[in-house]
Amino acid sequence: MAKFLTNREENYAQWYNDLVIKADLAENSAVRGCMVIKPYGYAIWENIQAGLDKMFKATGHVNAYFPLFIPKSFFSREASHVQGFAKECAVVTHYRLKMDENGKDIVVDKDAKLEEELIVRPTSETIIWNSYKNWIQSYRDLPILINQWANVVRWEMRTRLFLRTAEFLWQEGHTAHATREEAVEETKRMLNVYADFAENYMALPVIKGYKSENERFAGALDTYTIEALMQDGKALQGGTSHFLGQNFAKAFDVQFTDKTGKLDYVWATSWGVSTRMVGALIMAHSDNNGLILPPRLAPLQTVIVPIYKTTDQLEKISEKAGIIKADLEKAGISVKYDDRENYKPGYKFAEYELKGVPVRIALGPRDIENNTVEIARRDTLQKETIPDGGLASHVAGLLEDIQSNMFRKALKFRSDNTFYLDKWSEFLEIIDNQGGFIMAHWDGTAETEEKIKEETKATIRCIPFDSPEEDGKCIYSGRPSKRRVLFARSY
RNA sequence: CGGGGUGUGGCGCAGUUGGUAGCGCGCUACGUUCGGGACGUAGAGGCCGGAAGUUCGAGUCUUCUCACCCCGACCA
Repeated sequence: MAKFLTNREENYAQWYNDLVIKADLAENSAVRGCMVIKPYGYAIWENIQAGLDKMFKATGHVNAYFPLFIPKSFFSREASHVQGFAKECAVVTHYRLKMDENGKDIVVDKDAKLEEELIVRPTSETIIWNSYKNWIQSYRDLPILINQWANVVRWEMRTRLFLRTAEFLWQEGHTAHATREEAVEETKRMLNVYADFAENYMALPVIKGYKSENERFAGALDTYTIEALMQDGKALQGGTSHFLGQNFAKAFDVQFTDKTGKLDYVWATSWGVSTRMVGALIMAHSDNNGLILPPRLAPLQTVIVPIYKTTDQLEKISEKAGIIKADLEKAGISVKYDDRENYKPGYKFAEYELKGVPVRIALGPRDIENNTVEIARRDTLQKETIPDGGLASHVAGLLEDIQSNMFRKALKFRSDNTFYLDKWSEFLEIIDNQGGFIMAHWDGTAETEEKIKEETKATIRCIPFDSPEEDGKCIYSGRPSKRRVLFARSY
């Protein structure tokens, strides 16, 4: 089985790379650090988009689109923001090409230098707040609740398909509010949306919390995050929501008149998730046979594979498969009948396992005779032969069961790999030998955080919202601490 | 940007002391197969990453160059 995949236990990173390529999700492109998202991978992203978009709309947001290019001067308005992104910005300096003197090569036309360089957006706060300035005069113009689906560019040194690429797709919400409280509430609301989405669609349990100052978004007063645990014991940040205070309003001079006639700066939030979610989905659930996709995000939920010797048999099977397909589709389940003649059933079984299709139905002469089907679930690889009556509701139930089973399994993995530690020696031992989440006391200082990072490569993933107050001593410095924070090595 | 590695049919690789390229998979056609990655037969497909050099002769040796991958520093 799975002779085409690197074994997950032997080389997790290679297993991941193999899986992305072999399952036909994406590939590296001719442009360094940029990936081609192939149709099957893109279909997963489209499902992520559809699910999130619905949730954004349900919480009062609307979509809009802002430019890819940002004038350099905009970018530099907010000091900490520039600092955070300066090292990874692509810059457009010219707007024309020409033939060189030999007439052989295309070269940049030096005469076509831009007056002001344009930054390819690594995120859009600045260009958006420059627009908001013109949209907001009164408290009656607030709140503004806008989301945009876009690509952004961050010039990364080292890239990995979906997890870190120079260009990636994401959504970024940018909201403007009259009060601090309202903006904070929005920041939390959207983090909760992300957490709901991760748990209910991706079957991925997440820890919600605050980022430490070191890990905070450049320009934010507070960053909230959802953190998930991957099967190799490393953490992955699934989505972030930022309370931006009045930083961008001040940088772009966005003031409004409140109910009492007083001028004040607008309060802001921003929040985003990216195609990195696809990477999380893969790493959280899949196995040595290939992808395991949660039914709610799987591009294809069910596949029917015919098994036959004669064309006579095939005819009967196809007829029945057609009926089953129609039934399932009526129940809102996506189905493909794979009647390709050039592949044997065994090949198809392996292929759909590699691609993570949640449910497989096999239909052979025996089934026709007995009015049964063989039904197999991807998450547990269990097979059973059942009567073909009421198949649609059976499959619907099975898909739901797979969805919740995947979540339960991921949750169990996380609790099995979450450690409440109080001794530094144990911290070192766990982080080096098995990874996972470590809940430990921290003295709250950036110095200690930095030291721990240097010595272990583990960082504070977040200060969980729900971690209870308890008196303790910092696991590194021994100084007093009021609550545990979440440490892990991360992607 | 440091350290390591790899560039040879679509993919994965082999290629000896230099003698003019081969294997597996895939692909095409036909036939037999079909309840866990089938088999046979016959085909198609490569100026060996690029440039310069050494040589009668370079996939192989020398120099330069480009690209990609892996490991580090930076990041979602």
